[in-house]
Amino acid sequence: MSGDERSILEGYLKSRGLKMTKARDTVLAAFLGLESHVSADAVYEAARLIDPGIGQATVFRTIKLLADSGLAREACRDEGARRYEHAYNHAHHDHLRCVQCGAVVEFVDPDIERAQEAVYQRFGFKSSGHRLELFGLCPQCSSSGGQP
Amino acid sequence: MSGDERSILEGYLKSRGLKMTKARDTVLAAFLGLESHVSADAVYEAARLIDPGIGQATVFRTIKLLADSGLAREACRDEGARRYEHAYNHAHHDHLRCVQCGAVVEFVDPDIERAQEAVYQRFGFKSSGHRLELFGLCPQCSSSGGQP
DNA sequence: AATCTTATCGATAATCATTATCATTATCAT
DNA sequence: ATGATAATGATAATGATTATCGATAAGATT
Repeated sequence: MSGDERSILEGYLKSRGLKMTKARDTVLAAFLGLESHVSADAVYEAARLIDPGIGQATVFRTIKLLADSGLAREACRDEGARRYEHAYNHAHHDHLRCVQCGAVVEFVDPDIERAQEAVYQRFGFKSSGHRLELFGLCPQCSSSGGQP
Repeated sequence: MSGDERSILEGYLKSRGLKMTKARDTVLAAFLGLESHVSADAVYEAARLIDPGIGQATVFRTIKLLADSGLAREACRDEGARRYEHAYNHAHHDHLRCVQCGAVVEFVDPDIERAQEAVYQRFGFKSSGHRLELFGLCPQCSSSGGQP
């Protein structure tokens, strides 16, 4: 897991005539050090711990590069800020979110995936990805009456 | 279909001690006169045709009321502005969007719905809704090579 | 119908996440 | 090392939405 991500980013940059820089290395490290579903702002905070002088715009720009290179993916865009999650060595999955406490469960359901493929075929579309979010009450919140 | 929506809105407002106003009537009429997946700005434009003096803030506020009263629902929140669709007499459905031309197909798939219920059970969640968007290339765009 | 309370109005400023601008600096192929 | 060019960080700008506020209108009460 060591420098794989770095190599991927370097390869992506090189293939487009872009440059690997200290700032991009910082943002990558910050992002890799965080867990799933981080906002650009959270990455910015983490990056400033590594390099206090880094600019916010650079973080936004670099996150976009991470997404383009396949290292990050947009997880959701619900409340205000976008959130990103690791995409390398982190297989596709969908999200189940508790509307009360915000807990997020990641899951993959073969039946859903299969049924989605059938929908693509039904309408003659070529699949290029999907976003599924299930909302509900988690066991804890529903046992505590829903209104804590 | 006549004044049902108006009655619903009135009932909702009354139940909360809120008032039915000319402006809210205007926004409701504007929204009902538009087809699916409208932005707040589109509703604002339509409302100004009915009452040129209406304020943008009022449109935003009223759309929120429409959503709370069950007349509108947030369809997606992808590119910048939120989009709303009719929720009254307009059953639940999911969206299949062409990433090339933006065409949107609304569909309902019983298999997907059923499989989602199974996921809720698997994790002990109580269902309260979901959002599913499938992305892909529509038949026209994929036959024209994908890059028009 | 007159009145009184209170929600709502429209205009405008404020907010928040994200992008664009731009002069300076760093990267990297040569 | 050096030169072409991409990247940086600070800051302004954008776009959607929300908050503020004095003036107004809704609707219950008299």
